Amino acid sequence: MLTRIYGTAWATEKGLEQHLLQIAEAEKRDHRKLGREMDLFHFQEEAPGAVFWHPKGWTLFQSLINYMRNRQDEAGYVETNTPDMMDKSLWETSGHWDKFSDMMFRTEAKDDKIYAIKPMNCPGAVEIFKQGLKSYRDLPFLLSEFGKVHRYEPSGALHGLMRVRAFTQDDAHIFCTEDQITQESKTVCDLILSIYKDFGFDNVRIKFSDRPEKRVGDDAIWDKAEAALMQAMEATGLEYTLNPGEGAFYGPKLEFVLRDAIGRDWQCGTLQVDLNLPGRLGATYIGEDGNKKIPVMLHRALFGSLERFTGILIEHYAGHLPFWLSPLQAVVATITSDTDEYAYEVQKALVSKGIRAEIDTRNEKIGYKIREHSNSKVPAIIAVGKKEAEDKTVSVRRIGSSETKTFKLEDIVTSLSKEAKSPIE
RNA sequence: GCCGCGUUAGCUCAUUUGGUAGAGCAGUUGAUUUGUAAUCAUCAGGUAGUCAGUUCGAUUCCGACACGCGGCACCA
Repeated sequence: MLTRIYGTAWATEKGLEQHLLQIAEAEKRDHRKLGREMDLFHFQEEAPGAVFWHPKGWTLFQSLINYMRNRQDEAGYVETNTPDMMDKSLWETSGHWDKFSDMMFRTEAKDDKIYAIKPMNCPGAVEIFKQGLKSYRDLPFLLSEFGKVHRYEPSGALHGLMRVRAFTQDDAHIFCTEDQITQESKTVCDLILSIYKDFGFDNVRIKFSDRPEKRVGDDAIWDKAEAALMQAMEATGLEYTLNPGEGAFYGPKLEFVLRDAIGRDWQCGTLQVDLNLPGRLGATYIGEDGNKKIPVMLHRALFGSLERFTGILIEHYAGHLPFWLSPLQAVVATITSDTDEYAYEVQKALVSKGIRAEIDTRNEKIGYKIREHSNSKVPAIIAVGKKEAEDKTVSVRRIGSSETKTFKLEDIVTSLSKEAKSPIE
């Protein structure tokens, strides 16, 4: 009988200790554990790889979407929404069916058609572009969509929020001319990095992936697409690594990679240059010379998968989300029931300024409440007792600190509502 | 999907060779009105993932399946 034994070896006892400590630290940051503890989401057997978002998790998710929507508005995108199911024939035309049909969910209705549940948003975007006659003056044409896509990922690949079968992309498709590829790509790179900075990610790895073995389009088109993307990459002056043969089947791509708590890398943002699908799906515009031309399509996602980005964020902050992202920003905790009335007044004042605040008037000691709300990662615990009620003040304890500071009620409302704004407001 | 491992209360875990399960926390109820990380007591909580097999008897042994964990492969 053959027996396999696994193990790790360390040069010193200290090295081993450090390793074990690191594992323990990573476990504390694990988004699957924190997701349960913070009551953000759950999974269950009936829907493997699909998220049940709880109220607090969905609040966080929506904060991310709102932020992204603002950034995209600012950058000139117009938002769209396309059907979740479309006839199989569309996916055959796009080439997805040929390469990914066994990883696509499909369904049927009473008619004889087979509908595919979308694994990507791009064909839908092309169909919107195709409506009405487009001129070169309309380019670049920036269509965004928060699209929920489904992919039958291999069972062994599923991993918490990081790898799921149903996820939401902050997707967009930029229709442009070949001459515009470099500028548009550079703009996207700058946008991604600026956004990541707002979430505390300063070290983003970028990978350049070129033509894979299984692909559509002839080599001349690939030469052109790769050269254009490479040129854009050079124009940004950013560092990147080559990832040969790892591009999409329709074009080369950039991957913006973030690292989780235990050092695993995950592709988040992406930018893909596509000289194939617009032609296959029949998109055209009228050029300066009055002739029909086929536009270039840049696929891009900034967070990538909202689910994955949320998972990375939770691990990055070890659950201590920045105030503006916290689903529950403040809890007003009473010391005795004598001050319940004032506590409600405090909570009301906070909520009226858009702060997500709850109240805890339970018959428990203040130490108990502090412990509980600290464990659930509430960024601001606001204690009110007799003293505070008399002076119209509050005693605030911030997460990660054991210090208590006293503020006038109106001052804390002002400063917290300032803190509650997203970085671009 | 592949290799290995796992699945016992809401959560974290215990149940020495097969004799149908126990704790802490959470929850209930009651008392306590409390000043910054756990007040005390009380009660309740389970077809041991599912199905099948061996056995007088299965949480325990065998098998299949589901889901999960670690890695691989995959990742539009």
